[in-house]
Amino acid sequence: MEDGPGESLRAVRIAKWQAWRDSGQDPYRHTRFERTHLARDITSGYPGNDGQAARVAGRIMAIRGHGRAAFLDLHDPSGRLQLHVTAEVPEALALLAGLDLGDHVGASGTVFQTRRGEVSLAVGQLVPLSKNFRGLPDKRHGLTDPDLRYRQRYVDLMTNPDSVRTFQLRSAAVRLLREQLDREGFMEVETPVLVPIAGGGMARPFLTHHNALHRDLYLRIATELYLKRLIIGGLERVYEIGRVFRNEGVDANHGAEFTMLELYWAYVGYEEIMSLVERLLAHLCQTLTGGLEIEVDGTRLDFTPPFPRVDMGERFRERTGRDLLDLDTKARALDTARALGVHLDPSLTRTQILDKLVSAVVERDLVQPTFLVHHPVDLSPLAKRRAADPRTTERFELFCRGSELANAFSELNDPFDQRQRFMDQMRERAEGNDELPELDEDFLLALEHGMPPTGGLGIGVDRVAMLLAGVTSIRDVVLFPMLRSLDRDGGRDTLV
RNA sequence: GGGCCAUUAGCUCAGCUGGUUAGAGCAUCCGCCUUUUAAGCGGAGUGUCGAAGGUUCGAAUCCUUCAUGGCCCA
Repeated sequence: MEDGPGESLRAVRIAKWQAWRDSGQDPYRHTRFERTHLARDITSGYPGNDGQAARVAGRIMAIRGHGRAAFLDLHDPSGRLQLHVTAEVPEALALLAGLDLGDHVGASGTVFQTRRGEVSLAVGQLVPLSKNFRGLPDKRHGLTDPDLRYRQRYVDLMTNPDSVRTFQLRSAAVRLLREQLDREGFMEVETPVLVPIAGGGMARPFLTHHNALHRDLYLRIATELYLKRLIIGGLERVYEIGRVFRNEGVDANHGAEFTMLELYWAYVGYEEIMSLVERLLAHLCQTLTGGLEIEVDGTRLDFTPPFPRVDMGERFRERTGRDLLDLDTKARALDTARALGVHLDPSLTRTQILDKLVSAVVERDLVQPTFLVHHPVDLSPLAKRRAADPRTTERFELFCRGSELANAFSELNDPFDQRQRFMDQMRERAEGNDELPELDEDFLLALEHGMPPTGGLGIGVDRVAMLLAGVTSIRDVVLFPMLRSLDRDGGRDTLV
């Protein structure tokens, strides 16, 4: 370790550690500490447990010295417990000299209440279990610098209870999703992360290489095409909660890797999937926040089913006076973009332009949870056409705060139509849309074995967690978000 | 990709239109204190003012470039 700011604190604490070791109290020799109570057990058990023995363990977060005695705040996952060390236990008092904020200790003693009424533990034995050589951030403000919170998430977690709560909430949300899907008869599966073709969505993939097989592989951008193969195989209700990877820019709503729930359900269409989405989100919301309304950044969001439905074509016409389905050439699409004042790169393909138009004109204004339905077939290469208008699809996306939460459709199961759609994509790929996958012949082979009518769904788990936690950056619901390197010659995007 | 803002002690932050030796609280160190709890009392400032250039008699402060982060736009 080079010299630098903080080195003196570190040196002092190393010396204290050395002193402990010299007196036979090396914290690192312990392999276990038997804990009989969590902090909350003791405080909530009072006065019934007055005078009883207890063993607790945790991190020291405050020390209030009183000459030949001291009060310590010990934090464990349940909360805070005050320890009282006095001269009546000289061994414990002696250890105090080397004790610093952030150290782990185990303590045994008896429960009592102080004059000021705080339920505490009168320490009979104090056992150092680890040393913090780096200190803690400000005890009142914690760590607030976003960069530091992400780079040193462990410090954020040990000092900011809100941060812990957010990640507990995320964990609970994922657990509830699993429980509910299991109840509804779904089977959880795992499909490949390393894939020869990154299909099932529109995104540039990450490329990697398999040395033994001498071939390049992609990281998946979606689980869709593998899950449909399982439907074909007869697993009629499957889902996967897994990480997908998209090689594009990162901002408050996008990470390079994110968690997606995808599910496929044989013999139902997008209407049933829509009500499933309503059930799932309402259940999460009710269970985790105690109601169906969430406040995010000053806006009240109402998750009471049914969510409103907005027809994409109709809304586009209302907003622009033009028919989305008439934009059947790139020239017309560009012309419309110009007329609406939407700035975009003229080298984009027609469907990319349509996508940007819809995003700017329709999606951005959907604040309350809203189903946007009936996307053009050109934007939905894996969705089934509507009988009423074959240029549109049985598809919906759920939007909230202008951001996509879910995407679902009646899955295209006609292998010949699917082949045609893939061929159209190949043509567009040749025109420069590098977000489109190669033609997936292996998937078409599977489809030709027969896929029943099926409803499919993808939900962005990170974004759901953001809403439930009431935060506005995806980095606040990802434990270790990707950051730029701090290297001096920086600018390279690397993991820290 | 464009715009705006931020970066000062381990943490949270002040530091005015350039002017002596850069400050506060917490943390840290030394001394005192046996029921405190933002414990208290007395003492100590621990710093490459994000980095590199530039302007100036003089730069944390002004200019340029870069880095990292945040917000907005694309």
